[in-house]
Amino acid sequence: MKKFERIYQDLESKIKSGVYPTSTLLPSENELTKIYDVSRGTIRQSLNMLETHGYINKQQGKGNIVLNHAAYTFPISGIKSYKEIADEHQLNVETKVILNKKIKVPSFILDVIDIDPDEEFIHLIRVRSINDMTQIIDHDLIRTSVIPEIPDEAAHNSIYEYFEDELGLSISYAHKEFYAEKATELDQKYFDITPKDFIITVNSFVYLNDTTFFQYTASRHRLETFKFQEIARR
Amino acid sequence: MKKFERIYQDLESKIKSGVYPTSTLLPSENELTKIYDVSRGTIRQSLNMLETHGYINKQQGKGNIVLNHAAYTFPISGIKSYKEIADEHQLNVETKVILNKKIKVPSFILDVIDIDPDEEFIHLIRVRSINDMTQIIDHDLIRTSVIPEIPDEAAHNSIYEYFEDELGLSISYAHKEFYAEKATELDQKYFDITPKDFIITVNSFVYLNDTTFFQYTASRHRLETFKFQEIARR
DNA sequence: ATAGATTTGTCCGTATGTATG
DNA sequence: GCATACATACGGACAAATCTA
Repeated sequence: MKKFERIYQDLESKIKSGVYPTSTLLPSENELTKIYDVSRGTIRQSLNMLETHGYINKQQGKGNIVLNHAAYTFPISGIKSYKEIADEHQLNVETKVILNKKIKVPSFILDVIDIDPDEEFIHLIRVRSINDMTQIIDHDLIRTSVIPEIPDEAAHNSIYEYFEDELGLSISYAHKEFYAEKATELDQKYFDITPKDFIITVNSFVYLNDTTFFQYTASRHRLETFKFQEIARR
Repeated sequence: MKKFERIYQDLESKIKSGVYPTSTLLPSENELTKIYDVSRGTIRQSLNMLETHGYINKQQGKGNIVLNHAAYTFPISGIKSYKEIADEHQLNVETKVILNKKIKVPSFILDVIDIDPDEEFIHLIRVRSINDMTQIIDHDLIRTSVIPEIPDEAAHNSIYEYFEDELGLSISYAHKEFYAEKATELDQKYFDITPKDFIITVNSFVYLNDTTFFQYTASRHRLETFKFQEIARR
């Protein structure tokens, strides 16, 4: 592992465990270079990571103040799969695969992405529930030229694990948007709501490291349980 | 202005104007050091900014690929005021101040932030509309120990401009969350909706540079027009 | 398949600028 | 005014990934 990553993790664990308590200053960058025996640039790289993850606030001339926000946040921001989030929070979740078949490219994807209009996609629909209550309906549209097939087992667990560990793909970034929308028939059926009700849909275009588009996801959430948190910087 | 900021802006404008077209590579870091006559570290700082703003994708061994996503995004992410966003998109908006008075600290703030329970807050309610249709109802709760008063004129324009330009405060970060919620009577009145309808509320705890909490904001949006976009990285 | 060139990533050391107390 | 702390910038070295001949 890289030095700045090791130092980041060490500082993170020390903040979490209270070695560096909230609203106190971290040791100065100069002191940290001595503690970890690295250059100041490396320390600063670790500190920048701590800042973007919401652990500290940097102030020129003063120091790096430990914040307590990171503990509270439930990071849906960034690309994380449902399974990763569920694992982190030890939720007991169930996934039911209700569709896994090949289709033509939907036109709304052709509008945005420049690909062969005859290319096939996999359409995957999965229903996620906690304590027998449906919380999320995931629609995935996946390029067969990148991922030829989704084994049922992978669909039941994590397709990201399948992409990354089995196929060796490296996911880079996603263009994500979300908004409220009227419930479709499928929403009504699984969320047990009426056609007049709304749901929140989180739609992502997901790209690989080499910038090839390979997946579109629409995660449909009940209004009552949807929540998004982040730390915004000016 | 700092060198890396100038270079960032120059590269940004060249990407936007098509000098560096989408899906081509930027000049290598080495070439850029010659073009701008700065060190490689400075160039890399500019490139990192371009990446976080979604203009490029970096790939070790290959180069920096120009993306076309940044053009589309409507960045509500980050701390931006309604007026800043409206100005950027040249929307014709109206703001009506319907409340501006002092109150005791609401208990839900005391639950989260450690402040004097007798401190007064300013409660500001503003209704934002576009083409005579109410789009947002903003509730602001502001610490009087930091900001003693909000002049009506500032409330009509931008309170952030007032904070930063008039009072010289520097806003640093916000802890933000949003979710759907049943409409209150005020929502019903201004959005012209029923008690059974939902709205989306974006709630922020906003902090100054020195980490003092100074403002809580709840922005209530119509379901139909709310939208949030971001670029997420793995 | 391999070697070499190119490009980005990491790390070091140093110097100077700027904000804070 | 002075010491301290973070911010910016420079230049150099080597590692890791990518591409090409």
